[in-house]
Amino acid sequence: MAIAPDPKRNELLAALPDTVWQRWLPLLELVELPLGQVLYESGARLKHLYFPGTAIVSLLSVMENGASAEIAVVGYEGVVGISLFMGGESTPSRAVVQSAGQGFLLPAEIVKEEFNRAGPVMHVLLRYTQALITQMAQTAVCNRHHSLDQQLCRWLLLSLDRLQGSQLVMTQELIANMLGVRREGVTESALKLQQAGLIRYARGRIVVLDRPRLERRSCECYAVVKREYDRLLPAKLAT
Amino acid sequence: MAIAPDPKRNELLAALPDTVWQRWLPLLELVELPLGQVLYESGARLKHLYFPGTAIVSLLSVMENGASAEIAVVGYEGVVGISLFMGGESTPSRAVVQSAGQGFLLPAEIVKEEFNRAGPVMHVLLRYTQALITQMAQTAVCNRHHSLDQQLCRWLLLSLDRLQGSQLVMTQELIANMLGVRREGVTESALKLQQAGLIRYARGRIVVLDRPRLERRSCECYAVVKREYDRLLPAKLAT
DNA sequence: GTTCGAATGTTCGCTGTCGCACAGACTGGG
DNA sequence: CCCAGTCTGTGCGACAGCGAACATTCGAAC
Repeated sequence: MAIAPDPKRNELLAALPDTVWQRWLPLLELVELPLGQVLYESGARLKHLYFPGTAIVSLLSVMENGASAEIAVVGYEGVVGISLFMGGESTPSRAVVQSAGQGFLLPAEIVKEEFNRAGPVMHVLLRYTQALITQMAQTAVCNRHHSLDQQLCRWLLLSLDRLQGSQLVMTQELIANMLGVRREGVTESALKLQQAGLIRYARGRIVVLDRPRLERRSCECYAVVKREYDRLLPAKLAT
Repeated sequence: MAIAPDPKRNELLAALPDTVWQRWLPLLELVELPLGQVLYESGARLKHLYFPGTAIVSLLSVMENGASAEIAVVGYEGVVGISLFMGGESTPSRAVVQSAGQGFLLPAEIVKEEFNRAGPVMHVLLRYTQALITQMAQTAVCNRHHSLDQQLCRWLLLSLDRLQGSQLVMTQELIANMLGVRREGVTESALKLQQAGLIRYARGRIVVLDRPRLERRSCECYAVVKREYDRLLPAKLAT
């Protein structure tokens, strides 16, 4: 690993005003987030905010019978644990590491304290939350109206955007879990994509070969969400 | 109409601290919200916050081909237009009056001004937003995993909670629109419910006869959302 | 009271996904 | 180098929801 684990890798952290940055830097704890790690369980009281760096985290809604579905995905552009500053302290969903990597941890009290100053930090967190809401809303429609083929494309694109390269480490079984569908269904859809030359995969490694065509095969949901993220989350804080 | 249109009918307004209440009362504008009225369009800049009184509002995600799906429903317990204080000013969804009634309108600037004081008003609005997020997340899983039969029950219960009586004025066509399914599908499911004696309906009027059994037929999604609303939105502000 | 439109009921073939069962194929560890 | 376990591919029957076409019923307006 030649890459130093830099908190600035997370865009929200990178957008902090200098004064806050100075205050937070010594409090940020670098953590390795292995695949499958649960950051929080449904209903659990949150103790930290997680700022993903290279890692990707999935927010899942889990049902009584164990079935689940991804409601949103969070990477370096965002933060995990919004219920902390939204006031609920917990939320009926689960956060799982979907792609291993680093992340940064910030204690709950620090976050709340800064948030309640109602300054730029609050505003950027709320704007991010709104973007997240858009993603969740779009997931809902997507689950209703789009085919698995389309959804797989959307999912690959969302993940790709949050990674450095064009390779993701992820078995079809896990993708099925995220999307809330059968593994066989993912196999079938992935096969089509591979045969069309859009991706190549083997035993838990997927390489995207032709992103533009992947975007064309995806439903509009990807684009809608992307546009809203771009609109709401300018790289630099305007303040 | 013997019932006076009282702003306190809206629970968020009712929970306002006295000082804010005094300030806001003269600024609140009572509006009649007829069935089908669009409160805001996808991407439109919001000029007001809407506090439903007797009305019910649906938030819909609309796709390019015109198909849509409800992502959340808002009644007297909440407020329409959260993107206003979340900072985005607009959102890629549509708000439509699902059940006619009254509502109260508050100008955007007033809301933002009060919100930025970071006092109890901000906290209650954020807690409500988190509840709304839960509803949206649950809608996403529900769309993925549950049958139309179950979803119809969930939908009826959500609507019922936001009405006074046990009757709702709503054609099957409209319900289908909200749920993002075919009208025929709703007809079939509604028929089952009627034959089981849970509801009675005719030409756009639905009367719920046996709510407990409706709850038992519904998927867990209804209960999950209800529980979270109850947890996050105490009738009175603790501050 | 008749008429017209809105609301609801019914049918049929089709497609996508499910649930299950099982068959390769590849890989890392012994 | 072989074995075990993981990952991927395939082939069923079942079924929910779709799309389209059409029948029926009710109610309000003229």
